[in-house]
Parts: sequence; C-alpha cells; structure tokens
Amino acid sequence: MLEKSYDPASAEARLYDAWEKSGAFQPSDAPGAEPYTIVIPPPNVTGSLHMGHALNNTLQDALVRFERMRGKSVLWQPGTDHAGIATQMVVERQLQERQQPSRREMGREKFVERVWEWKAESGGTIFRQLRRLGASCDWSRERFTMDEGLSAAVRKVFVQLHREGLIYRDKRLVNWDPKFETAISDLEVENTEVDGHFWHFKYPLENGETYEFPIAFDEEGNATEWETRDYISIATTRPETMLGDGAVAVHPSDKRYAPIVGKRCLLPLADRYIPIITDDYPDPDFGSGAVKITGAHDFNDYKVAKKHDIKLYELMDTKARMLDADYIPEKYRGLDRYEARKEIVADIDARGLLIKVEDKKIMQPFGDRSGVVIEPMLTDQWYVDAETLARRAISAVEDGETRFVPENWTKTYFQWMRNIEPWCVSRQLWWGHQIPAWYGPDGHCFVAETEEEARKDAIARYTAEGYTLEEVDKMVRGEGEGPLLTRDEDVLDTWFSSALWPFSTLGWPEKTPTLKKHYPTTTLVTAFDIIFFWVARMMMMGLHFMKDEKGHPVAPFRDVYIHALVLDEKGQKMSKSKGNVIDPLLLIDKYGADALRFTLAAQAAQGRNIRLSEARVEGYRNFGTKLWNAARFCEMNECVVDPSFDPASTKEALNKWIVHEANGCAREVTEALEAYRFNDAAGAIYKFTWNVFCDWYVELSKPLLFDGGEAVKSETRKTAAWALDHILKLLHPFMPFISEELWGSLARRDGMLIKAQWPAFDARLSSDEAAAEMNWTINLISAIRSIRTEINAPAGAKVPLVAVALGEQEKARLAAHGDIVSRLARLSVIDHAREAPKGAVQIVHDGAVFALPLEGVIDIGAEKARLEKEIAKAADEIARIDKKLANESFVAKAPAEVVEEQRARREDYAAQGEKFKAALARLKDL
RNA sequence: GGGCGCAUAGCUCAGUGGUAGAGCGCCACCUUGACAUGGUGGAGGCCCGUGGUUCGAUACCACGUGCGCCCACCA
Repeated sequence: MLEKSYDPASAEARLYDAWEKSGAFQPSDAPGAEPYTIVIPPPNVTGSLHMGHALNNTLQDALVRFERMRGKSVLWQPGTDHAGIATQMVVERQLQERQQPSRREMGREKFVERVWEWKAESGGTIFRQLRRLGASCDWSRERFTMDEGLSAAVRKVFVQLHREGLIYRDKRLVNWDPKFETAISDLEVENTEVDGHFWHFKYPLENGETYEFPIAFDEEGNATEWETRDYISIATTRPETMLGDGAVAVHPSDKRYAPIVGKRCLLPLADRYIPIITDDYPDPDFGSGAVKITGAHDFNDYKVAKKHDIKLYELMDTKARMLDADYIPEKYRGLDRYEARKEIVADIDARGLLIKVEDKKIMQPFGDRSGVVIEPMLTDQWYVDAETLARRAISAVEDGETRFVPENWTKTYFQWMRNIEPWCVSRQLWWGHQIPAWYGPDGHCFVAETEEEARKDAIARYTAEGYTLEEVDKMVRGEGEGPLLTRDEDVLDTWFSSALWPFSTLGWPEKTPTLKKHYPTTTLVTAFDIIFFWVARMMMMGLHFMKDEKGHPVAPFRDVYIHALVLDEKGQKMSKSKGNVIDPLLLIDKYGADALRFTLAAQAAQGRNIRLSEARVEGYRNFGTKLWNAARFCEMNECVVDPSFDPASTKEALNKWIVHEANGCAREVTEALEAYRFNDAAGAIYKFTWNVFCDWYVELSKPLLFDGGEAVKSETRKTAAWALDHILKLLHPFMPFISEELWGSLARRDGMLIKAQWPAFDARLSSDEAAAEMNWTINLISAIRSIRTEINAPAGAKVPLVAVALGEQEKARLAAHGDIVSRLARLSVIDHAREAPKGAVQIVHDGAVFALPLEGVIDIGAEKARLEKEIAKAADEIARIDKKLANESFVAKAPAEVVEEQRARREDYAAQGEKFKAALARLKDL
C-alpha cells in the first residue's frame, strides 16, 4: 500500500542507490545501440552545487534519461576541474585564517601537497550533491583534470602544439594580476566603469622653446587667437605611469603641434627628455590631442612604442609596487602604484605643471577572481596561436557539423572567434599542470613530455653544437650538484586542460574503445558565459587533435545547447555579496529533488533567463503529490499493470479516449525533448497528468470502476494502470524519483523505470471518435457546472436536467455517459423533452439545448440578463465574421480552409444565438 | 563603438499570420468514497508605440521608446 503522501527524503537516497547498483548509469552494450554521449561541464573540484549547476545538470539528466529509455547506449561522463586560481586562492585563504605559514613560506612542494589534501577532503562534495539532484552520470568513469591520464593528455597536447609552432614563448604586454602575481588571459579581465580622474600635465619643451598654440577659432575653423606656449599639454588617467613615458605622440594632421614635432620635451620628475612624434593613434579632438606613450604599461601605447622603436620602461614589480630602477626617482621606489600616483600628482603640482584635474568615468580592468585592478606588464609568457586553431573551429560551425541551440549563439561564437587574440596560457601559480619545458644553462628551452626526453634533446643539441661529451654531461646532468636542466616554474591556464575534456576523459591519447564509441559527443549542455572560455577552446583542440579514419578533423559535439542563467525572483544575478543566493540543496531538502528539477525544466525556455521563485517549486511539489494520489486511487481500485494488455484493444469510449490522449502526449514530449524545448516537454506531461488524467479520466472512470460490469471494470482497471505507467515513463526524465517509486510500487515486475522503454507515438492508439465523444461529455459537464455557479445553485444540491430535442448522436452520447454527467454535475435526474420547461435555465451546448427546470429558485431577471449577454456576444462574433466574409479580397485570397472555417464558425454562432433567443422568449411571460 | 536579447493577465513567463494561454496571486463556493500539497466556478489583457508587408499582424519587417546582457585599447 502506498503511504498517504510521498516522502522524498526517505525515497531519494534509496532509489538512487538502486539505480547505481543496477548499472543503469553505464552505457549499455546492447548490439546496435546508437551511442549517446554528454560530457559534463566539470565543476570545480572543491566547489559545491549552486543553482546554475542544478539547472545545467537537470537538463543533461533529462536528456540522458530520455535517450537511455529510447534504447541508446548512453554515456554521461562526469568529472571535476582543478580550477587553478580559484582553488589555490581558497587554500591560501585557509592558511591565512588558520594563521599557518603562507604559501611562499611553505614552498611549492608542501603547498601543492596541501592543496591535494584539501581536494581529498572536499572533492567529493559536488558529486554527492549531484547525486542528490538525481544526476545519472557514469560514476565509474569519474575523471579529474589533474589525474594521471588527463595530465598525460595535457603534456602531449602542449608538446605537439609547440612542435607545430602553435605554442610559443614571447615577451609582450600581458594582463597582470598583482594580487595573485600571475598573468591572466583577456577573458579573465572584467572591464568596469568607475569614477576616475583625468589629470592634465605640462611637459616643458627642451631648451625653453616656444610655439604659438591656437586657442580660438572662427566658423570655418581658422584660428583667430593664439597663445605662446613653452610646453606640450598631455592628459592621463594614470599619472603614476608618466615615469615610464618614452615619447609624446600627436596626430600627423594636427597643425597645432606641427611646429614642435620632432623636438623633445622634458619628462618632469624623471628629468629625461623624450621625443614628440606623430602617429595615427592620437585623436586630435580628444583631450589636448597629445598622448603620452608609456609602452610598458598600456596596451595601446605598447603598439605605438613598438612601431616607433621607443624605449619601454618597466615601472612595477609583481605586486605593482614601483621598481627599484635607475630611471625612477628614489623617492617613489617601493611605493604602491596608488601611493606613487598621489606623490607624483603632488610633485607635478608643486612644480607648477598641473594644469587641471577633471572627474571622468573610466573603464578599468579588474581580475575576475582577485577583484584588483589589472596592470599591463611586460613579461615572458607562453601563448597559443589561437587564430590558427580558430579557423577550423569556425568552419565546423559554418558547415553545420556543430550547431548551437538556440541558433543565435552562433553569431556570438563567430564574433569572438573571428577576432581572437593569442591565448596566454602560462600562469605564475603552483596549483595546476606544470609546463613541460626545461631550460639549459645557456637558457635554451627544451619542450618535452618528460624530463628524460628533455634531457635527450638537450644532449643531442649540445653535442651537435660541438661540446665534448664531458661538457654536455655537466650541462645537462650537473654531476653531483643536481640537474642543471631547470623546469619552467609556471603552470597552465585551467582552461587548457578543460579544452581537452571531450576526448581526454574518454581515454585519449590512448585509443580506447570508449573514445572510438563516444567521440564525437552528441550534445554539450552549458551556459553562455563560458562559450569563449570553454566551448570555443574545446572546438579548437578537438578539431586539431581528433581525426576520423580518413584523417578529417572531427568536432567534439554535434549540438551545443546553451541554456539560461538562473536569476533570483527579481531578475538579479545571484551572488554571495548580494545575499540573494538560493541554495538548491535547501530546496531539495524542503520540496524534493523532483520539484526543483521540474521547476527548472519547466522554465528552461530557449533564450530567456530563469527567475527562480520558491512558490513555483512548491507548485511542482504539489504536482508530485497530485500524481501520487492518483496512483493511490489506482491502487485502491485494483488497477494493476497487465503486460499482455493491448491499449489499442479497448472498447469503452472513455478508455479509448485516455489512450488517445496519452499517445498524443508521448508525441509532444518526445518532439519537444528532441528539439531541446524542455519547457514544452515539461508542460505537456504536466498538463496531461493533471488536467487530463487526474481531473477527468479518474473522475470519469469512477462509475465504471465502482458500478460497471466485470468486463468493463477489468478493461478500465487495465487502461488506468497502463495510462499511469505511461505518465511515469514520460515524467521520468524530469521527476525521476517519484516516478521510479510509483513504478516500483504499482506492480510486481522486473526492472526499474530508468531502464524501461520510452513510449513512442503509435498511430493505432489514436481515436478521433472517442476524443470527440468524451470532449462532448466533458464540455457538457463543465457547462452545467458553470451555470450552476452562475445561478447560485448550492454546491451540494442535486438538480434535474432536461435534454431538449437532442439529435441521434447526442442522445447516444448522453445515454452512454449520463451516469457520469449526473455524478460530476450533481444532477438528480435526466429527462428528455421536445421543449424546455417554462422558467428553466437553458444551456446551449454544442448546438443542443439543456435545461435546468428550477422555476421559483432562480432569479428570472438575472437569467434574462445572462441570456441577453450571450445573445449579444454571439451577435458580436457574427458581425466580426461577416465583416471578414464581406471583404472580397479575403474570400478571394485567403486559403479555402480558412474561409470555410469562418463560415462554419458563423453558423455555430448563429445557431447558438437562435437557441439563446428562444430561451429568452420562453422566459418572456415570467 | 560593435553584437545579442527582452517588452503579452496583478506577478513570473509560454505562445501563434485567422478564436490569447499557464503557474502563482485574487474572488466565490465546496471536509463529494485518490488528493485541502485538494476540488468547482469566476474576475482580470488597446499582446510597448508608430509605420510598413498582408485579404488579415500580438506574431513578419523598419523605426522609435524603455530595460537587460556580451564584446571593445579613446589616452
């Protein structure tokens, strides 16, 4: 016996264990089963489940369960990401909180050990939470970006790309994070508008030179007034960088400065002279039109400096403190960049060289993890030639090998891919994949998968260069003093290993059967915010490294489904600092995993963010309860699944009808899931379960089950059980727990729902006649109920019904379903008559008239008013349609069906209007 | 500066070239033998504005208004 209500807390863990033990999560090896593969977007290994994960994994699990039931060999590949910066940051913070030695005090080896400990401690959390959500990943294949196999894949990719010239080392400006003291990629920089200032300085001309500077102009733009200047005016938002200026640039067409181009000005404080040059970069209409060029601390200036061979002055150390360099005045050395700024502005002002300070909104770059202002710095880093790799990644999408759903993300993808910059992949961190590069004593770099190979390369190289064996031995092995080859200290960007995920997790570089079977993967499900970080890079790497038998590159996915962000009720992004984070696990505790999953799926409409409200989760919890109670009803009435039952064999119109409806629902859910329209799929099964099965079928079946003959009773029991089973199957991708629980409770049978066969649409099960008959009955009941309320008939009172001059078909239908109409519309008796009794309330239903003879009970005046309203409504509709039909071009140009439909509607309204008029006439004398 | 998206019931959102929908909320009634986490009935909408395409536009197109997001080096 089913309990009175469903208790998710006790059922979920039990069911999950049973699924896992059954092996259902592993791909089937059924012969001929088509592979279906999803790789999970790997969550951070030490992270915990947030609402974005909940949505992401709900959708993946829905697809995976759906395809598994359709008989495919499904692999949902799970795993986690080592999340370089994020994880290192967490551990460093822990050390600080516990007042333990800092990262640097511990040293690299100890620290990395410490991070592994933290991973061991907290690494299982996210997987436990995914299990609570019901995620049916193949846990036996769990991977981690820093496990042995994946690390080997990283090394191999790095070495090969290096050999191909697609990875190289270069000294150029990078985004430097002074908090973590590492380079980061462009994508990890967030540009934010902040309140800043615009400082205008005078740079005096060398040797006291002067020139005439125009300060007023006539309408034609000719100068009318001049002043004599002995300086050039520049403006900056970052005064502290002036110490590194190498030139002042003006636009070649800027006549104002023509007299001093080629001359030099004094760089105040630094007391150096710098040239005044021309370049296209300065905008004559902006500021003074003259730009200071600080090549080592500004990306634009860097380009100009490179072009004109202007000296670069590095100003800051890794923590963005002013360097101890001879071109920096002593008083600023060691100051933080913002302290230096203050001092420099004050000193310029003291020398009378500060013209003015303006308030100005400026775009400032911040590190997305650290939150500190990013400093452009000149450093040696490793780069991936993304432009070259992007070419195939672009064409794979252009050619339709991979498609984005919704399709509009294609544009975003292209836009970024077509303007891609070199990808800086080295990070000055300790947690991650250390770059497989070793340096010899002469600084030469050897890139190899192992130190052993690097040594071999080194020996070969130095031997070829003419060193003696003994010398080479010393250079490479450093007899007695430890190895002289020193390994590159840096680690790789986390996204480097993530980029290999679709093939590294399947076994690459080994040629495993899994790789062969499950690459390319079928669908990637992810949020748009990591299209650039992750999707684009997987496309690049997949297409570069994975080839088919003929050697053609193979993209890692067929479909990339991009889902929404989950926002709070007000449409705000959830964040810890805002305090509006909704914890999915709390919702699971409170309402069950199914309710949360259904909420997310039902709201996952393409192209729109999800605003999550708890009320909605509660509503879907109620939906589960509703289903549970419908199942209890079935159980109480001995509706037991009969495996030999053929739903196409039913005789009763009611049963034919529910079979017909269930079949239609299967088609809707299937088509919606195939098209990634999760909300439509969820909506279809919701509607069928509640509004068709519970609201009508269960109610309509009662007379058959309670009072029907044996044959009718038996057929209805089997049909009810079949329909409920059908619901459980269609619901399973969204509400796996409750559906599995009911499946297990309702029949003694082998196997679990998770492995049951998905109901395909079956034309044999359609019955338009039964649908018409039952819809007629249902609508009649609704019409009577509606009138009852309108005339304030007490809900408990049974009233008589008179059917007026029914046609043959109506008579037959009423004869067949009179019992249930009486029951659900609370009728005392159904009579037939040629005319409606005097003073009765009359219902016009589908062209027929039904009367409730309640003379003396009803308010005649109100009833007359009601009928008049109905007559007017019909007349309005008729007028509207007539206007259409009178339009010659409508009749001539609209499709024949549409015109016909309008005519039919007109007739219906006309007939209805007539009936209402007759009804009104019958009340005339009262 | 470039790109994308949104505007429909009180709220949150589906949707369609021809009759406007859901959930929640609201009102009234109901302990009817699955379910009050429920049932029945109901109220509530110039489908943002203007113009165009069309026999017909809430839907397609253009412009406008308002809001949101992404990318970008104006010192």
